[in-house]
Amino acid sequence: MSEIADTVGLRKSSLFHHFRTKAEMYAAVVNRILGEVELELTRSLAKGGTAVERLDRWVDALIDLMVRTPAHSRLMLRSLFEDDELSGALPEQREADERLERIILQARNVLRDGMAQGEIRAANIPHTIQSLIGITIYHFASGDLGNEIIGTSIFAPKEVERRKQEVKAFLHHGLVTNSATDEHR
Amino acid sequence: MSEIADTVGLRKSSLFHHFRTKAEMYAAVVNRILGEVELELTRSLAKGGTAVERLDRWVDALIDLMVRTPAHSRLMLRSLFEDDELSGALPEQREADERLERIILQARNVLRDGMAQGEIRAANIPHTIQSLIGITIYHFASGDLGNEIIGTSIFAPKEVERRKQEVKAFLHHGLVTNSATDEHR
DNA sequence: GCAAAGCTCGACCGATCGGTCGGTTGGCAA
DNA sequence: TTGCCAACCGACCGATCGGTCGAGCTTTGC
Repeated sequence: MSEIADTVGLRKSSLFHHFRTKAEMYAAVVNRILGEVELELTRSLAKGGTAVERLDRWVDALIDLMVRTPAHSRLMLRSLFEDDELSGALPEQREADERLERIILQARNVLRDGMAQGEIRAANIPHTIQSLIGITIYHFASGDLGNEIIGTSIFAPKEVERRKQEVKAFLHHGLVTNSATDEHR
Repeated sequence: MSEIADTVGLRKSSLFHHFRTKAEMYAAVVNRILGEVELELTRSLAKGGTAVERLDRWVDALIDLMVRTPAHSRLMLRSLFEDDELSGALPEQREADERLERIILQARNVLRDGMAQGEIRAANIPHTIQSLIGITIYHFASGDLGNEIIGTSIFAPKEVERRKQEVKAFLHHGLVTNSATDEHR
């Protein structure tokens, strides 16, 4: 809290004038970020097109969001997999949970539509959503390890563009070349 | 440290007889876990077969590891994306880093071999590794959110089996049905 | 049988943490 | 001009944190 106060040009005790507890402040930050995410992802889907086109735009939009403020991706991942240490029924936290639920529901719908139209393979939708999260958010939250694996900064514009292409190529083609060879056994 | 001491039937001060600092203990735990991971993943690759077969076994082995002790997946993800808060040049930490490097090198080699043989599409190898980590480790570290998305416990044996199949199907086929339709523009 | 080494513990420490409180300031409405 | 209130601050607090220390107990080696 002292560090935060310093960086915003206040003293610690002043922060407690705006947020009653640290947890409330944290929830407000997460909620605000999720608000941006919901807005942008909704926009990306609203432009219409086939399910695959919408999914591609969804991925691009999510990656753009992660890149816009690198710290956000870390915070997102943390808030996703850290079971709310305080599980508190804070209103901001409840609101954030609802936002997250709506975001996931939208992704679910895109996949469902695509499968109904035959554009998307009949995969298990919840698992696919988990995979999408893992592929997009984890990558930009992977910090030092990610930079080491990739070789340059994962946030370098050129590398971000490459990530977008690789993710979409992964979604479109998988990894294995000849899809016919694996259904043996 | 008190909680750890309680769960192992000691007092806090006794822990400091075995580990000089908390950071050293943490590094030792991570190192031990990475040791198991390295061992199992190396075994999964040593059995031979085509690159795709080895990759499939690698995924199965990694998922088995995440499931064996649920807490490990959380710890793994944390240790991966948290930039070593103490960056300390602790010997255990250095050793863990080297283990991680060898694990990643092995995955890199499988992908390289598969591409050389034409079994695997010519994708960007580092990005593909990041995707593999995201798909496997994130899922089992996703805690409450994961359970909510999936609908049941992500660690339920049936659900774990489904995850293995979904991940491998993803690797083999991607998501989009007709790979020919997307190379327009 | 005895000393050394290994292990455990309670008591204690300084630092830091989240948070409180009383009081000052500045702007604005009446 | 006055009164009010949001914003801000310094001083302070109890709790907890990681860690130390010396005194006992137990095991090992010879």
